[in-house]
Amino acid sequence: MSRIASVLIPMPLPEAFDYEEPEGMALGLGDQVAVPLGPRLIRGVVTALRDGTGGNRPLKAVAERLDEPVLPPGTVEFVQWAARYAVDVPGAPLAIALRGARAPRPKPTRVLAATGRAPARATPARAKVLEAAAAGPRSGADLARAAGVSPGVVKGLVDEGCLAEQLVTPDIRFEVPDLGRRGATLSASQAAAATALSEMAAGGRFEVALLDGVTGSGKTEVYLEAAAAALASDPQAQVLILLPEIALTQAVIARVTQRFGARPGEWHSDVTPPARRRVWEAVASGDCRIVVGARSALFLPFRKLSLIVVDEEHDGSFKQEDGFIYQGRDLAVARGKIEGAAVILASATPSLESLRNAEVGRYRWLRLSARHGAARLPDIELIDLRETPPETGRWLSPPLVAAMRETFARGEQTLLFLNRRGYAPLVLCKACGERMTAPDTDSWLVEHRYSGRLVCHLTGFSMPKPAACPHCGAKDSLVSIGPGVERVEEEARHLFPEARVAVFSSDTIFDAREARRLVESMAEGEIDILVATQAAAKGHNFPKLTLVGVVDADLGLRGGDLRAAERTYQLLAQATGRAGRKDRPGRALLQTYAPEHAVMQALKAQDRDAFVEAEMAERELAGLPPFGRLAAVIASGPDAGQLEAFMQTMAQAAPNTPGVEVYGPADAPLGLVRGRRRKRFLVRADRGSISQPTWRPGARGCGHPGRSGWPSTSTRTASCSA
DNA sequence: ACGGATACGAAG
DNA sequence: TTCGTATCCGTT
Repeated sequence: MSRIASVLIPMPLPEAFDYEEPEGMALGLGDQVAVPLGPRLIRGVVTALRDGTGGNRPLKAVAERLDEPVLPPGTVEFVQWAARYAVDVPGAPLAIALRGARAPRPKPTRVLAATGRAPARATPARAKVLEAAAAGPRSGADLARAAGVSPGVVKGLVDEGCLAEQLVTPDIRFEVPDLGRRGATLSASQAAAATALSEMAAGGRFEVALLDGVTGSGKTEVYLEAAAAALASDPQAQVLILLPEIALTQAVIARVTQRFGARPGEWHSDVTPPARRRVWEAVASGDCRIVVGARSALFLPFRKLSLIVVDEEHDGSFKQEDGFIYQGRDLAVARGKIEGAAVILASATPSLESLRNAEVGRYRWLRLSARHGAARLPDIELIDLRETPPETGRWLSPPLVAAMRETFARGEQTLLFLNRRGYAPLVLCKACGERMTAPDTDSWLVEHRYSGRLVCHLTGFSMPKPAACPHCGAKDSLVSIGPGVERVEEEARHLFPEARVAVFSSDTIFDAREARRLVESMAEGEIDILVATQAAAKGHNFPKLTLVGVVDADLGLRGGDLRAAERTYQLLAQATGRAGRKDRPGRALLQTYAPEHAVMQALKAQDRDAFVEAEMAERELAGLPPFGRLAAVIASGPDAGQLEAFMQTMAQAAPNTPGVEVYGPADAPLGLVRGRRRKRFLVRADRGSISQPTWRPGARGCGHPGRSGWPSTSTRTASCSA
């Protein structure tokens, strides 16, 4: 009896395609295969096997079973589950899961080794090279650098046969975690949490815990103990630690390396393709037992995943908003369930979703209240900008400047936090009032003084700052409105000419190495005043930092986003939490025009629970997440009229049942991007009132009929929440 | 009438 | 995703 193999292909196809299994190929589930699709051969994964033939419709045959790692059943199931969850084709998550499988393997490197032959003419430079080569083989450039000579000397020795080329395969094995090592010394509350989590992690079944501890309470040490317990429970067990941003992975990799004496696998978009291939294969074989990575690490082919840690679980960066859309934190829980693994969600300011799950007992709730060691939480004060405003054209108010002065005089550090890149968020013409915007886009151009350009942060468009207004032609009429980090830096330098001032933002820090250098020099006390966007507000430890000034605490509250207050609270609690670790008391000053706002009052009183309670009550009343569901549907198209008609039809297609409401359509927050109009509507639904939609073959996006006179409009769910 | 650009549907 | 085909558009 011949068999039919369902093969999932990493492409936007509606379902797995059926192929005939050739005689004797003996396929198994999860096998990687090459199959013919149209005129070419492509890679796919076997997701089902059944007896039978194509019958009336003859099937093409599987071309080859690839000599590649098999996708474990949990990974295949997860890919299929994720597609349903995201209302997308299964090929989309499969493409993510296979990203490491298709990368090139690490190439053997060419190195030079001494052959033992003496050079005909021995010169001091040659002697130095041979001496350096005696220490072991290395690349020619390396050898020249070590010996302090030009590459020509090395080449001469190769030509004479004193050095010979060898090919060395890089060591692809991962170091084995040393479970005999002792962890950090834990406080009583840390130890209690660590014990509970360790039991859970070693239990071999699905369970979720919320590790809820103030900044500086030592959550990392606690979850590393759980990781140790998971690894010890089974010699095959694997642990995944997820972080919201690449910048944070380095610190955690260092901690893991220290704790287990073995470098973990590293997974994020900046990892080079060969390194990716190495991690992917080692995760599949079980050789790599600890992975530290960004959200896409969830799609790795774990053999025996026992514990998933989602660190900073509240962080918005766990949401993937383009391509395959998903919330990494939610998928982590789903993967844990599929794998029978424990899941730890860790945060100082958990999302309301996770807090709700903890409240109702779906998640185990472990709280760490005290800061570790002698450190205490900073004093937080509000500066009412209506009473003590900065001078016109300045952004630092007199009380903040006074605090900076005291801090600087004591030889301690200040962090000025402003979540705004560049010099000024808006440039306008004082002659005609024209605001500089990107062509065909509704967003202001941000002035960057370092590069001397006006930049659209949305589309990437940039242009040199014009000398005259492009609208009315007036000369020298363009003025910079509002502050960005560069402008605050300028002000800080002006106020404290003798201080060492630095800026940390994605425009000044281009790669992980540079970020690390800046973080180190801050930690070493080589910087007095650091002006930073949120890139620096997360996760770092600066022992001499005792003052945090929030330049514009109200920034995130503007605009009517559901989570504006929650996000502002989280961000500012993180930022102010940077002040005063170790034994130095810290202070945080928040500049605000709305000191009476619930978020500001909660921050000042350091009363997260009161804030959460108030916010929860509001959400419950309105039936918003985590009590109800909310989805935004955004569509864009070149023609406003057609788009409006299309969105009306879409919005009316929502089920007309109690507990479901549609708001809109209306112009999306950015009504025009790259010449395309954007419209949006919101759907709110009570939990359980509608079931999860599924992707239907033949539909595009959210049920857009393929061909019935619709405009060429792209549709996609932009954001969804529980 | 023709070629190039572009949009769309099929792929098992 | 990639490919082949139909269609549109401006030029010859």
